Amino acid sequence: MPTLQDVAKKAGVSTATVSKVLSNTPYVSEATRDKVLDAVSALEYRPNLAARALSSGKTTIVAVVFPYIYDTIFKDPLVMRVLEGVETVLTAEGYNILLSMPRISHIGDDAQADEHFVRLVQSGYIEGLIAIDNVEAFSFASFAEKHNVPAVVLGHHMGDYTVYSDNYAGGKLLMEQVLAEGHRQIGIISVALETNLAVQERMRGIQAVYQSAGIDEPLPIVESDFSSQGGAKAVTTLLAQAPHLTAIIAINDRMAIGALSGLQALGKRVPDDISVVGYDNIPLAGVAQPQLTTIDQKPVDLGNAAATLLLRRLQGETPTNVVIDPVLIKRESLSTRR
Amino acid sequence: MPTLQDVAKKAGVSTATVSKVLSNTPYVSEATRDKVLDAVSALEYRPNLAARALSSGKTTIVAVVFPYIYDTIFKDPLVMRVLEGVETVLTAEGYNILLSMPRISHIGDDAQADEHFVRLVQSGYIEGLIAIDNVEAFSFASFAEKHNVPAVVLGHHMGDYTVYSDNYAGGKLLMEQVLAEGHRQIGIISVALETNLAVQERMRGIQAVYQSAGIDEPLPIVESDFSSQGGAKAVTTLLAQAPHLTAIIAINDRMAIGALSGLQALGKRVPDDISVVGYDNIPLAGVAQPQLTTIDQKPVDLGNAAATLLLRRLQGETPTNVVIDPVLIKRESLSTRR
DNA sequence: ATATTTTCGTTAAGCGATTAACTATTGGTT
DNA sequence: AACCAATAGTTAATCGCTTAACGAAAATAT
Repeated sequence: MPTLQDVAKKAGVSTATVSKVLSNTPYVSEATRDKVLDAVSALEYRPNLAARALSSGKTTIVAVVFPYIYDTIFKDPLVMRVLEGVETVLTAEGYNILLSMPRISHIGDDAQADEHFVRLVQSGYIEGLIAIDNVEAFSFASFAEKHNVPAVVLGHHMGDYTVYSDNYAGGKLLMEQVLAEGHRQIGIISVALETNLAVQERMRGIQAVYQSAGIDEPLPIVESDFSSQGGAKAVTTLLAQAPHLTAIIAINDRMAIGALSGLQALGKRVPDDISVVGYDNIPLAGVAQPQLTTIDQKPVDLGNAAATLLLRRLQGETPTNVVIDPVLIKRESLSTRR
Repeated sequence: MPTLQDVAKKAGVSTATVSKVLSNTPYVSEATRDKVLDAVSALEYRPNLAARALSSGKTTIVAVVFPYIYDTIFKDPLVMRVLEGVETVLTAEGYNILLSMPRISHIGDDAQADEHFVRLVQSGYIEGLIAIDNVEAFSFASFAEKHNVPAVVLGHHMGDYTVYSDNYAGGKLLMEQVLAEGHRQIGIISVALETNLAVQERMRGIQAVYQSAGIDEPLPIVESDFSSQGGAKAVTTLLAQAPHLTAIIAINDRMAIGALSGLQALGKRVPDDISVVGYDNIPLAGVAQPQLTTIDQKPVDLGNAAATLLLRRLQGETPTNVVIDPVLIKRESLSTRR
């Protein structure tokens, strides 16, 4: 492969001049610029990035980090959409994405990354880092910052440079819509709150709107696990507790879809007998029977925003956090209560 | 950040010695080895990968390439599982994954990658390349090879170093099982064959088994598009053509799931009135109503194999192609015909 | 006409590793 | 005692690029 040297020789100038032409430094005459560019394309020269990185400190590599959790990340379509958003922005600016999935060990209270990740951060290879979607993300980001690698956290509110979805607003949106459709007997399928900040926020939003609606009865809530099986189980418990519900809000789509089959098993028709709404707008939500009314977190926008935020940091700015507003996706599973 | 120099100074040896210790070169005494290692951990030294890359040519970066196709890749759970398999093997060996999604322009007959990809390949940054799952993958791989970057193609049969699923065997498996359950009136929902080598193979397998079963009627086949809507439409056409079918083989799960709702709309119960099988074992297949009998391509194994193949090439071996056998996943949607 | 900028290009010193070539020491053979 | 091989460590060149420092020439100002 040709080097800068080769180009310089061919163009009859010094390597410094070639370098200046390629980096658009001023004070190069049209004539020599052309000579150089001709040589570049004649030789099909491309810069050696390792050399450039060593010499300039700019690697054009950004690490995108999600903690390795066997079952979650790779099956989570949301993560992929986020990645899509990140990728678009970064490659448009000439950056490359290095995928990092640190294995986690919990030491004391804080998450600790594996040696591979530590090496990566301290290797000088990565110019910046985007940590996605998990509580651990925060500690990865702050570890990176500690070693002078600018980082952005995507997914929750901790730390300085973050991008996240407004889950509180999403919760409100959901309950507002259910109320607007005339429902007054509403039940919630949720998960244990400690686990998940996002879910806590959603619940706060839901509760806030319910409270201000002036309904006497307390809101029935059943907690189960994240899966669709969890949703199916929960719906049985919930209806045993409050048989006259006309609408169920599930805290995520997987549980909502579980609820759908749970209700079918109980002989209830959705949405004729009872309405169901979810949260996340996973692909499955659009093809479920009936199609699920839900909240879309705008994952691609989240990814875009995170990448943009990082790029601005890399250019020396100090941008502020970004909050992305979720939107309601109206489909069949929520019907009007006469 | 500390450099080799710093470590050498602290340990009271030359940089060459430090380098030897870190690369496990023989002829270093226990005593100095210990001194060096002590200095390394005292300073928390990690090698600068850019410098190492420049000097040794080894970057520990492998590019994983899938063509950028807005709608396909990021929504394809299979791709993610494959990536999972690739990631596990690669990071276990200390390699990093660089995600590349070249934009494609078709010039003449062959796919051409964008400048970003070309630069990447010629940048010296990547030691090897795994191209995934699309017809274009082949040309990316051969482009890389042309520039001395060892490449592996994952997903079809073209070229020298490839890993792929035996779709012919998968097709056979499916038809064999349907026949074994006693079905004789069988219909196929497929897609236009030109598009997709994998689908062609599946169809060949299906046909081969059907032919040798000695059934007189020709196999009714309807072609539609890949989506679940496509499946729903196809099932109507198919039943209009051949009303007495007892089983339908859809060429992928999305279409199978479309077929499921199409059949429901036609008032047919699955699997009591008619059986349905799919192909791919997407996550949705496990939660569909009824749960779908299908073929699993073992995407994680595919990823593992591709990564392993590449690593062996990087070690100078010349491994042969790998074929992964698909497996049948028996679930509810296929029932026995008495 | 002289002094001062501005423009254009070169020289050469790094960046932080790896590694071939070399020297020095030790130990084993005969 | 002389010779050779194996062991232990050093020196210095090299990878391909960037960039500070410098100098010459051209343009502008005084």
